[in-house]
Parts: sequence; C-alpha cells; structure tokens
Amino acid sequence: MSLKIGDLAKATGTQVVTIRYYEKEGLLRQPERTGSGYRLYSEDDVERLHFIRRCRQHGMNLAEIRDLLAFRDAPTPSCAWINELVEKHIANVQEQIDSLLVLKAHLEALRHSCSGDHGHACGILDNLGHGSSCPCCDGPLCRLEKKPHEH
Amino acid sequence: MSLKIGDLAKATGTQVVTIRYYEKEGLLRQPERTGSGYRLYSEDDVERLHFIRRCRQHGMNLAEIRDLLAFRDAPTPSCAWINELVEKHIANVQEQIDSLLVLKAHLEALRHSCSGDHGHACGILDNLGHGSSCPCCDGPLCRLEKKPHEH
DNA sequence: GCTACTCCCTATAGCCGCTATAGGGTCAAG
DNA sequence: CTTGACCCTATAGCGGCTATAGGGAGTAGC
Repeated sequence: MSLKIGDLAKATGTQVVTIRYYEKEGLLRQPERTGSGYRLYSEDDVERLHFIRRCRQHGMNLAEIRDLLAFRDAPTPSCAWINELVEKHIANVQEQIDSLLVLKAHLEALRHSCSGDHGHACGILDNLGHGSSCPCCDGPLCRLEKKPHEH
Repeated sequence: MSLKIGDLAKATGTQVVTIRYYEKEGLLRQPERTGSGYRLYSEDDVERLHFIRRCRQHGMNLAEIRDLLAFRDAPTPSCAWINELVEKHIANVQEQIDSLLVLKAHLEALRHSCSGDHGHACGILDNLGHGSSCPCCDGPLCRLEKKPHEH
C-alpha cells in the first residue's frame, strides 16, 4: 500500500511543498516513483516524517534532526549526546520564556500610558522614545544581542 | 556635532550594517553625506534609532515600526490604534509563553527516558518516534500550524 | 473523444531581519 | 608613506518554509 505525496501530507499534517523540501535537505530519502514520476511513500516514510515533525515541535532545527535520524538509521553504542541535546533545548526554551516574561511586563506597563486621543503627546510613543533603553535594566539595549549582557 | 555611522552604531548598540539596512528599508531617512560619501547623523537620528531598537525589543516588525514612525513624524488626532497594536503584542507574547511552557514540560518528560547507553533502544528516540503526536492533546500535530487547532 | 477538475511535477524567487563577503575608497597617526 | 581603522557599494546567504509559473497525469462525467 503506497501513498502519494498528498496522502503522506494528510497523514502527517505537513504541507506537500514541505515534504519535497525535506527530501531536498536530505531528511527524507528519495522515494520510489511511478512511471510518470509521482513520488510513492510507505508506512515507514509516514513514521519518519512524524518523527521529523515531532522534533520540529520540540524546537530542533533540521541539522539536529538529521543527526537524530542518522542515529536512528545506524545506532551507535552510546546515545548520551541525545540527552545533552534535549538538555540544551530545555535550557534554551527556559531562556526564551524568561525573556518573554520580561517583555510582557514591559508591554503591559506601556499599555495604559496612552488614553487613545491626544495626538502627538501619545504616552506610548513617548515611552518608546525615551524610556530606559534596556527592558531588564537601565543599561544599553541587550535583548537584541545574541547573548543578553549581564548586569 | 554630527556622527559617522560607527558613532551612531555605538550610541545605540546597533550594527553598522543594520543601520544601512534600516535606511534601505525606509526606517531611517537618507542622511547627509561628507564630500567623500560618508553618512553624517544628528542627535535626532540617535533618538530615532533608539526608538526603532526599542520597538524591535518589544517584538514589533519593521512594518509596524514604520507605521509608528510615520505617526511620530506626522501625528493625527487619534492614536487608539497604537493601543491596539500594543494589546496585540501582549496577546502574542502570552501565546508564545504558553506554547513554550507546554514544550518545556514535554522536553522534561523526554529528558529522563534515555539512560545514555543502550543504543537503538534509546528511550528518547522511541518517544520522538511513537509518542502522542500533539503536545497539547492526543490529536494530530498542531504546534506547527499557524493557529493551533482546537480540541 | 472532450472537458473539467484535482492532483502531481520541476524550477525559481520571495519572506524576514539581518549577517557575511568581496572589492574597494578615506583619513589620521606614527 | 605605510599601517590600520574606518567607510562605501553590491550581492549572496541564513532557516524553514511559502508562493508562483508553467506544465503533465489521472479520473469522472458528457
């Protein structure tokens, strides 16, 4: 029972173009083809694509997923690095959460600083123009840097 | 007292290339030039760029910032839409936080499912391959969709 | 056989917000 | 007069898709 690309797409909640993109990027192997060039997939491919999508949900990038797939295809004795990968992602996610919480607090402070109808004296614009420049301190901007500066 | 692009960069914590990019995108106006073509900026430009960076910190995209700048340059009587913009961003940030919290819980569940040394039976890979496919329910994938599906 | 429709194919360009690279000009200090 | 830090333009690349153009394949109803 083989599936066409649209069937695979439906089975995994993935867009057809995305499947072709994964193939080009080497995450999905070159599938069989019908005489007229249509791609044909098996249940294995469904599983593989599910795996990929689940990894993407977990915030992994395609390179990391490629590594996981390679391991899945040819397991080596130790997989401690997989634990490390997961740890790294947890830390990463926590950082994003912290950063977003600070941001939210700042946006909420901003929210009520404009009454909606006094033109150029809009409090939001004023705050955006003259507020402290770093949302986590009084120092220069940091949120846009690769790593937040420490203070 | 006019500044060269590097001075403006330092004063605002922005990369030189990013400043030129903002100019190309119409966020910063075309600056004066020296005889030899160097860009020359004023204190107004420092403030304007600070404004832009602060908006970026708040997660606004360049189009939104362009709108805010246009309003700053030529205020109209009502600025209620600015409040709406901020509200929208708060909602957006909250959504991201919620989503990341779910993600983190899933990653933490994953973390201890591999002891690090049993090859192809690695629990993490197993979970990624056969776990429930949606981190917010037992349904099909949703985190990767534009809007989470409801169930 | 013809038409209409849905699906499939390839190739290429665009999205965002930068970042990097190539290849050169300017200017002040030693 | 060379060194080095700065400046200029133009173009391509990043990730992870998404969109568009221009066509072929397969099925159903007439």
